[in-house]
Amino acid sequence: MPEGGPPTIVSIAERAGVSIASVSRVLNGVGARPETVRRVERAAAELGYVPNAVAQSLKGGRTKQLTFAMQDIGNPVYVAMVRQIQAVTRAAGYRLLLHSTDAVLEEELAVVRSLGDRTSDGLILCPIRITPEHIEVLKSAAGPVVVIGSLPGDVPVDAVAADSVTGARLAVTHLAETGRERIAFLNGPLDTVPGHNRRQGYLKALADHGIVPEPALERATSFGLAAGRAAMLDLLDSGAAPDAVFCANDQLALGAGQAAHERGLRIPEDLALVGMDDSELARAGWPPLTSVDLGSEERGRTAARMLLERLAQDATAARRITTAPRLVVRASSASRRGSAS
Amino acid sequence: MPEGGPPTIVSIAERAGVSIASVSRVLNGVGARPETVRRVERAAAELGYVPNAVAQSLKGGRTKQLTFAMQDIGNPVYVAMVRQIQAVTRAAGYRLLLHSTDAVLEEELAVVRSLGDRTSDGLILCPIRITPEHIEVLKSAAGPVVVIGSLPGDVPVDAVAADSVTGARLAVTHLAETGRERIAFLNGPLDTVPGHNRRQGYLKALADHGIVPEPALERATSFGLAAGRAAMLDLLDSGAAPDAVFCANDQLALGAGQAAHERGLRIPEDLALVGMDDSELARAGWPPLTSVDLGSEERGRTAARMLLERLAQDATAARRITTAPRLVVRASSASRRGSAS
DNA sequence: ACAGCGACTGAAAACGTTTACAGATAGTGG
DNA sequence: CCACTATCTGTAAACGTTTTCAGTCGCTGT
Repeated sequence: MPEGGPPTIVSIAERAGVSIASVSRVLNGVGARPETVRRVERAAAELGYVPNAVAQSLKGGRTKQLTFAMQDIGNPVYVAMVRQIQAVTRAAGYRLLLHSTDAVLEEELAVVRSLGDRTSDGLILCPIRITPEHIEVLKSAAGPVVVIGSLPGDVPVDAVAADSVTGARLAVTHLAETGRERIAFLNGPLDTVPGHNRRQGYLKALADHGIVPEPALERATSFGLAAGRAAMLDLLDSGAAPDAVFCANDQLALGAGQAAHERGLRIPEDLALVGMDDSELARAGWPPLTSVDLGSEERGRTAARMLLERLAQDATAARRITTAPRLVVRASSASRRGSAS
Repeated sequence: MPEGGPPTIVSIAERAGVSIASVSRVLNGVGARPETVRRVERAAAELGYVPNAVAQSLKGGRTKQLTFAMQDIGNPVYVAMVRQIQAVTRAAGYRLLLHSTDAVLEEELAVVRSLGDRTSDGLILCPIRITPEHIEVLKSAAGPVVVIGSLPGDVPVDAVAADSVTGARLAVTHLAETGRERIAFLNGPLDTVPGHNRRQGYLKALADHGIVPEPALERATSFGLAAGRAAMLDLLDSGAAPDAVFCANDQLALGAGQAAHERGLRIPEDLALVGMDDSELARAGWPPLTSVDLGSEERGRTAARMLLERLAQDATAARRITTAPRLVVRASSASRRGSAS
């Protein structure tokens, strides 16, 4: 038994009767005499050698690891992104490190700073708010970062954003044009970027169609199923009598749908329901949920590609990419005509 | 500008006028003269020093990273597990590496073998099938592994399994006892461990209630929403006329629910629907889905804890833990009495 | 004043690789 | 048979830490 820890390049060298340099060369496919190659390969196989990636990282200055940080993997949007990112980075030989920040500011900053410990070669960050501290820390990041979200133009960091203003506008326009007149809006926190932008889109679409916004038809809560249900029950019981609800994400929409059902409303006959993100949840329930695809998958894929490009050559200026939203109409917002009384 | 790469312990030593050994000691809180401490800390702060984790890993022989490998993060069950694992491992100071295997055998084996490259200190593996190769490679794993799933008793590896036989039995018993007589079964692939076990539970429960299994009421397809919908449409159109469907996971159940709606069946009046896993999907739709909680979260948490214990002290024998299933009754399987004609 | 002691410090080795450099070997042409 | 070259090989340094070991220093007690 050749004990004393796992086999290293040294064990192989001894067994094959060559120097460690030759072992390394053979293992990396650099020129060597056929006889040497044979001996080294034989010894490596016999010992079950696996190169120590940590030592390689230290020598090479790159870990072949990337980090993806988002607030909570429980959100289907992030799941969609992870899948795409994983697919792209894996194909390029990178491992993926996952980091949930729970939307805690300090955690997000810590993730960026932790690039300094050289644990990963680059970072994809999904901040939900952008504070001056974020910008500060992003400017002095120790490695390449791609932000999924909106970033001021002067921050020298790549970013790929969704156009949720337009997305929200598409959704509300769709409702207005299919005859809905009292369009409620269930939103997430107003001080988040998505919360703010989606509201802008909602208001713009109302204005486009000459509808006067009614504060009683708006609710801002947190992004989640239970929150959606609670807010919707509150809305319905307040007597605001909406004939449609636009929700700032699919989870809110499903919660709202439950509330509507609990109050005996039919979807879409009595109430049209539209969500946002077009996550798998939209396709999972009944009736299937009309939703706005903000391109989560595409953003994930693009962010991963941009990061890989940065790693390949650092020279270029910061890039800004925006993905176009797309309305996906399903049964939950079908027109009333023909089925309502 | 002190260029030449990021600051290291050497830069600090130079600037502080001490040896690198002293720098290391101060940074790790080992005894030093107050004056030395002051100088070193000052220099470190001025240079914005961050310790190189790769070098620390090489020296220390541990990376403070763990790997979680499952087939596809798109499945809510794995999302639930990741969340728990992440929470536990993070608290212990470990980073989490995510690896999707796409249920490819060779990928799963490669993940176990890759423990040899010392990239992570341990592995949590969710295999969907257990082949002799799996056992082979697990026996000679280069580091601690915890398997989420069922493992033969003689494999010296910790495992935490769900009791899906009992789980399925609970579900079908519930249907039988609420007056359903023609209970269909939508299953995943029969050659997977879950697929096999859930069917055993289904058959047992039928036997318990003196119901003769009818092949026409069973469908084996893949674990997914679209597959569930297709199989259910097929089942309904075949004239098998079930009054209940038990599905081997929630995604299949939601797909089945869509098919039922498309054929004009009411849930639960005309058709009771029960899923499995009690993922967030079960709570998301309408009517909310009765499901069997197989303890995904608990298994994730437990697996993570077991792995950490292994890392702390390697001595103990392989442990086997099984989590108890729990039936969560919701509206999709409400008794017909009082609502059916 | 000196042995003894404790607290602190620095030189150097180690972790497992890759790689620059120089030395060795074999092969070629004259 | 020798000079030259091309190919291969081994030594040693480097990556950035931690840690052992042997000092060095100043202090205490006698």
